[in-house]
Amino acid sequence: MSTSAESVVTENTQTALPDRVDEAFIVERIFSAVMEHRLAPATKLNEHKLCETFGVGRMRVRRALLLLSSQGIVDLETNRGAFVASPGPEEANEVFEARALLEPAIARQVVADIMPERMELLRQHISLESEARGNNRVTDLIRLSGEFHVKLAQASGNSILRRVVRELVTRSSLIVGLFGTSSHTMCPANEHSYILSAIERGDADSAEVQMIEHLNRIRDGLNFSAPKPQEKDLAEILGLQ
Amino acid sequence: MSTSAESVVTENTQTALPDRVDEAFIVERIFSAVMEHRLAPATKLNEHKLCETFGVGRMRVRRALLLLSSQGIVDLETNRGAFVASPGPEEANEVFEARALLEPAIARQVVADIMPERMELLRQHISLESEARGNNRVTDLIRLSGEFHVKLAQASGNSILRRVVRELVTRSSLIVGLFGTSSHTMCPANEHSYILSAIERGDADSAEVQMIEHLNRIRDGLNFSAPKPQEKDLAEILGLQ
DNA sequence: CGTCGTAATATTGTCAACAATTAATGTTGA
DNA sequence: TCAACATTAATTGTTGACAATATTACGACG
Repeated sequence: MSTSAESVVTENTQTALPDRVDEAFIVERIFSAVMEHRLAPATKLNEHKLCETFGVGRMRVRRALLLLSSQGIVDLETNRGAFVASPGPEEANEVFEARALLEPAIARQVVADIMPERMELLRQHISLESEARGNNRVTDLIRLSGEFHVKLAQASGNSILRRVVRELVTRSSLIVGLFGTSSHTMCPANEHSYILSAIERGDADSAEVQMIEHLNRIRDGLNFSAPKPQEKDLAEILGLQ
Repeated sequence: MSTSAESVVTENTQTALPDRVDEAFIVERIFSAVMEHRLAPATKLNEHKLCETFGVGRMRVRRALLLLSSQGIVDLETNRGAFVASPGPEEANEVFEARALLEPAIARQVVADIMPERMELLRQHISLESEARGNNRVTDLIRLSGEFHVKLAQASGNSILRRVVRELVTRSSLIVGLFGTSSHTMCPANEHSYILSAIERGDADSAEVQMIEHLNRIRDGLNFSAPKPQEKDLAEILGLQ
């Protein structure tokens, strides 16, 4: 995991910065960097560096950090700066409980209001996951893994639910980065497909159960007594890989 | 409905401003004012007035408005200022759909993990509602009516869920203020009590059904083709009551 | 009287400068 | 060598000033 604030953009921008970099753009980029494990828990997000990286003034950066803080992705510490959130076991439990309540209900809702073009999008998404898995593109797989859940929430047609799930999934990404055992960095293979299959055949009960089990499986892969040493990962990044 | 930014504090502060007014305090006050219908949809929230009202600088006010905007309570319009959100029918539908998905599931969750002291708090809350209803204290009743839902989410023991419900309930308050027919300004009498009774006797199915029906009843009382004329309510507040 | 154009005023957006706080580095004595 | 303290540097918090934009007021004209 990279600890560099520049990695927020430099690795993600194969495209140039837009003409107008507003808070939403910055928030989006940091969200993605967290989701993809390019920004590790507890990473210092230095204002000056972010200003340089995004080519904006402090005001914009500070507003973006405030928004990220309200979404649980960043911790703002008075007079000390902003850090990528580093959830403890308690918060991790809350996130997964909230997901366990919400996502099965969403799956059921998607069945109740099924739309073929949304199913098609989800199917394509699962193909992308398989491809990334087959090619061992780990960063892509991590991102796609989380995105499936966001896209499923999107398939409910409710932007509020999508937003909540997005936030929860991103925070889960942090949690998994901290507490995940090595074989549980992303969602297990095939499980998204089982969930989607249940939805496609209109089986709300099964969709719900599959989702619950899926989320439980992720949660079971967490080990709260042994947070991953983030420094070790840094050594890997710095050249021993 | 008052359109004065001062009403945010002057009517709500029987207590003095705290020594330190941070963004959270300002957000909280505006949240409450919206919830209690003291701030009407589309009310202009003038920065200068808010600075005077809260005794803080622009930075603080602007940060608070940004947070409120991200929560759907305030609309920020570039170069024109901040306004209390004025949801349209589409957004109203999203809010109620999200609530219909979330709150029954929460009720079921509260049954599964029941705690007597939480039930007691909810019972007391319902007593407060009855009292306010009996004394025709409308503003109190509006607030308490919404708060029941927030407290039920709180009884789930999950702060994330509580936060989401708080936001949805507050936005519902705006929606009801805009589209509610005159007899549907707050939750119908007794329905909270039925929900709680179901929870107390451990009947998750009934709790869920009662909550669904309750939310549907609120929703059915909305008339999207005839938004309330806010000026009429303002005239009432400004002296004709 | 209503409409239009212009000027004045109000308000929001932004930034540089400075204050305040924290972190990093250097020095000294045991 | 290490701990304690002093000094310097870095960083965040805040504000007033100014620019930019929108709104309001006012006068002229048909």
